[in-house]
Amino acid sequence: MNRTISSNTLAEIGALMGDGARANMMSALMGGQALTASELAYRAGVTAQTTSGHLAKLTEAGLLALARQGRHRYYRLASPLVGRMLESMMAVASTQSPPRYRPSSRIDDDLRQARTCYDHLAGRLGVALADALTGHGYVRLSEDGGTTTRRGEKFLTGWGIDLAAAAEQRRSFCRPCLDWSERRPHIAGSLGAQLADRCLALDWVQRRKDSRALTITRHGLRGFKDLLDIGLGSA
Amino acid sequence: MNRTISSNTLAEIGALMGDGARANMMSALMGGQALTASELAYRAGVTAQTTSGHLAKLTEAGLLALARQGRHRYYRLASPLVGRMLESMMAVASTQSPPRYRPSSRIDDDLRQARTCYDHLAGRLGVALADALTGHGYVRLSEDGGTTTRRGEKFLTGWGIDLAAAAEQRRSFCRPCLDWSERRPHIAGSLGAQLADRCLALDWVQRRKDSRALTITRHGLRGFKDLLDIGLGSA
DNA sequence: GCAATGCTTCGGCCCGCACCGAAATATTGC
DNA sequence: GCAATATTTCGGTGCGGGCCGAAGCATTGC
Repeated sequence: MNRTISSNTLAEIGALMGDGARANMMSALMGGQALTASELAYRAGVTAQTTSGHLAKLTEAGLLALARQGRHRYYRLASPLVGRMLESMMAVASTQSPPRYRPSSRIDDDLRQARTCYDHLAGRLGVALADALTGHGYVRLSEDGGTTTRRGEKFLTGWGIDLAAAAEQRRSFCRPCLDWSERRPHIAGSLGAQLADRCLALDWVQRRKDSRALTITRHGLRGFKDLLDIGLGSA
Repeated sequence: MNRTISSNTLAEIGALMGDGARANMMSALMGGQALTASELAYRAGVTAQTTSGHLAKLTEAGLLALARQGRHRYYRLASPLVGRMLESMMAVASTQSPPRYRPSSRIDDDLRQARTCYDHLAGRLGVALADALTGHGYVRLSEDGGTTTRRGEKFLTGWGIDLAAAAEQRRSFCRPCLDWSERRPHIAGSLGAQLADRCLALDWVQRRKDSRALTITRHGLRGFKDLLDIGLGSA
């Protein structure tokens, strides 16, 4: 078996993601922040020594990058490419075999409401934001890309988004990212990252300690409503 | 372990791709054609009964679609989303840990020269085509999207590409796809598919029986040279 | 220095699953 | 119907790898 080089390494990547503990770690790191080995151990629900082995494999394979800081070791996704791969795997995972049983939990509900996806907003909030921006004619999204309109540039700049900075990065400016929970696109790319940053800076959403889920503040509820007429009931 | 829903299924997808035989099958199906169970067994290098089990799992998970035809069962990727996932996994696989030993084989060389990637052209040919089209100012590629220029539309239409048909499909018109062998982008999306179709129709490239590799005809060598000044030495 | 914390290495257990041989079940062509 | 081809089901084997306990570094703070 293993007749071609390419599929060998494809299988290796698959095997790395194919373990529950490792998948949980990668998923946690899609929050965009660097996490320590102990935090990842807790998230994955395995002991520190097991985690150590997993992280060594993931780092060795080039999926994670390591930054030592004192007695802590901070792990993060090695590149946006890895984040993109995780996005696409989760997109496929969420569309597969709909008839199967899907228990939903509290933690899951919170993730569905609002969360970070690598470096941008996802969940109902992320999708609602994308819908509002396209609905108002500020942004146009196609299946694989997107642009801001003239009016959109004005609007976004007025809201404190630095479009020039976003545009000059080497990464994509604006692209859709399939939301695994909503099964509809939200906004990724440097514009997506800027939108998330702005919402965090305005304290409209807050990061949580142990999860990729985001808390939408009272402040934020009003802000999204006033600015873009986004209603985020309780849901 | 397995504390969140999302990573559970992420792990399931990973585990499916994490087996060498299954990865080889999926990789073979990235050629864009439907293949029978026996053909996939041969490609994966395992017996028919083992293959049967693998295909059942992949189909059950929604990664493959099945079409019965007489006593044959034709399998193909269930959706473009799956193809995109495979692309991104191979892109990550090809950029990981460069220092490691990479034996190169004949079959591998052929794949590197020219092959199909789901439904468009890849390998040195695919990248050279993308380079030529952008170099002549016919196409503009950003990191996550692309467009044709006015001059490009004229050129492509003149070459027999039906741009209107390509544009009206629901899928993306033009986007870069990271080539795992060249580590540089080639052209995907409906434009990419049309380019591949055109090259096949003109008999500039031919499909092979047992591989995703493509043969560039004598005819094609001249055509690529004359039309776009693409040199495809022996390499 | 010493204790505490963070992380890794070692050793051994054990489960899951990929694999194949053999046999059963389609489907086609004659 | 019969033989040939295509595919699946069943049963049993064997190995890879995930897991944890215990012990071993490394770093910080006192």
